Amino acid sequence: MNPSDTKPLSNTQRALQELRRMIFTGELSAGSDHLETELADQLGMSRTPVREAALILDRQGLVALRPRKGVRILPVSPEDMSEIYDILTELESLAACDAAHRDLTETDLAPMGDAIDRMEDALAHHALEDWALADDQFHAELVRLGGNRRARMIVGMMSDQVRRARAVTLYMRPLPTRSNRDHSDVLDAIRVGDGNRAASIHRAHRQNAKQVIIDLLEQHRLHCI
Amino acid sequence: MNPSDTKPLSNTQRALQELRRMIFTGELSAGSDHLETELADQLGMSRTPVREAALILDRQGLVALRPRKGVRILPVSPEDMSEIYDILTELESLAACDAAHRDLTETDLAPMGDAIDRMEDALAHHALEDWALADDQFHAELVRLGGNRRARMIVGMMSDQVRRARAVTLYMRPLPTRSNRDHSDVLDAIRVGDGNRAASIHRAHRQNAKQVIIDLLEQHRLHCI
DNA sequence: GGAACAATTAATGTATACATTAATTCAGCC
DNA sequence: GGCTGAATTAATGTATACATTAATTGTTCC
Repeated sequence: MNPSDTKPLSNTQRALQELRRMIFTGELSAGSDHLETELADQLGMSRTPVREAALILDRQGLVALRPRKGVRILPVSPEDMSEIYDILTELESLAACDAAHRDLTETDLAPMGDAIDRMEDALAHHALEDWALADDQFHAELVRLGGNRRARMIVGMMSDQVRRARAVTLYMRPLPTRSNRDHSDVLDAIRVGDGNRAASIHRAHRQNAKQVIIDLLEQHRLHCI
Repeated sequence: MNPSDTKPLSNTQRALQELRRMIFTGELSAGSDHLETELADQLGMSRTPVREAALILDRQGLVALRPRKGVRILPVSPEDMSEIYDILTELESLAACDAAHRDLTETDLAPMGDAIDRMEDALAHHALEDWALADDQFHAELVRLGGNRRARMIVGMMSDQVRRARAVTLYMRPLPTRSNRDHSDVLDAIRVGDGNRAASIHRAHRQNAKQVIIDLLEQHRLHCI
C-alpha cells in the first residue's frame, strides 16, 4: 500500500481546505460574494459539502452566509485585526508561560528552534514569504508546547485572519528584525523555565506587532480609497 | 403584527439550540452516542439541519462526529475544564481591563450591577440555580462591556462547557459567597477606570473558581467509578 | 470448536430534488 | 413619466434519495 494515500479525505474537508486557500491567496477577494452553487461547481462537488464548509468558515468569522446573497468573503478591518491580536496576545502569552512550566526536553523545543533559524535565514536573504512561513511555524509551535488544545485551536483560527492581513501588508513593512530577537528570547525563557518572562516578552512582542500591522492596514485602506 | 414573532428561525438554528439544551440538561448524557437519524426524528426535522448543527457543535468541542458511530456527547474531564478555565481567565481579564478603559456610562454598567444584585438575592435565599443564572449574566456582561466581539464569542463557547460541569457540581460546592465580593470589586474597578485592578481581581477570581470546580469534578469522577 | 472470509446490514457522506421566499422585473394605473 | 403591485426568477434552507463503507453476522473450512 502506498504510504502517501492517507485516507481519502472527505469532500467537506477538501472544501474547507480549498476555500481557505482561495481566501488566503485572494482568489476569493475580500468583500466579494459567491453563490454556493458556483463554489460547488468550481470545487467539482455538490452544494452539500460546500455548504458545510461555509458554515464552519462562517462560525470562524472568515465569511458570512447571507440568505440569497451567497457567501461573502469578509474583509479584515483594522478594528477586526485589533480584536484578533488582543486574543492572540493573551492566549499565546498563556502558552508561553505554560510551556516554560512543563519541563520540556530539547527534543520538544527543537521545532521551535528550527523555526527561529529559518526566520534568521529568510531575513538574511530578504525572503519575506519564507520569513512569514517560519513565523507561522514559531507561533504554531508555541501554542503546541503550551499544551492547551483548545487554545491551540482558537489561535489557529485567529492566525488564519492574520495571514490574510499579512498578505496585504507584508511588503509594506520594515524588515522584522525585532521579531527574531523577541522569539529567541521567548525560547530562552521557556528553556530555563521562566514562565513570567516568557509570557511578558511574548506579550510585548504581540502588542508591538499589533500596532505595526494596524498602522499598515490603515495606510493600505487610505491607498485603496 | 405580533412583536414576539421575530422571524421564524431556521431549523439549523433550532437544532443548535435544542441540542445544546439537551446536552446541558443531561437529556443527552456525556459519553452517549446518538445517530443523526434518531436526533432528526426527535427534533422533528430531517437529517440535514441536524447534521449542520452537529458539525458546529463538533467544532465547538461539545460533541464528536464519528463515522458510523453517530454523534458522541463528549464528557468534560477535569483536564478539559482546566483548559477551558485558563482560556476564560485570560479573555475575561482582558475584557475587564478593556471595559475599564472605555469610559462606560452607568447605563452601560447597569446590567452588570443587576447581575450582582441577583446573585446576592439568590445567595440569600440559597437559590443555587438562580445564582448560576445570574453568574452567567455577570460573565456575559463582562465580555460584552469589553467590546471584543470575537472574545465574546469564544467565551460564550467555553461558558457552554462550564455550564455542563456546573450542572454536575452545583450542589456539591460550598456557598459561593466569595464570588459575589469578587464581582462587586471588578465592577467597582471598571467604574473608576482601573483596568489593571479589574483584570487582576478577575484573574484571581477565575483561578480560584478553576481550582474549586476541578476538585469537585475529580471527587465526582471518583464517586461515579 | 475456532478462525477466517464473505455477505449483509446500517449509518454516514454526498448528491439531488423541492419548497420557500426575497429580489427583480414588468405591467398597469395615476 | 413615475410609482405601486403583481408575477417571475433565483437562491437558499430543507428533505430525501443514493452510494460508499465499516461493522456485524453467518457460514464454511480446517
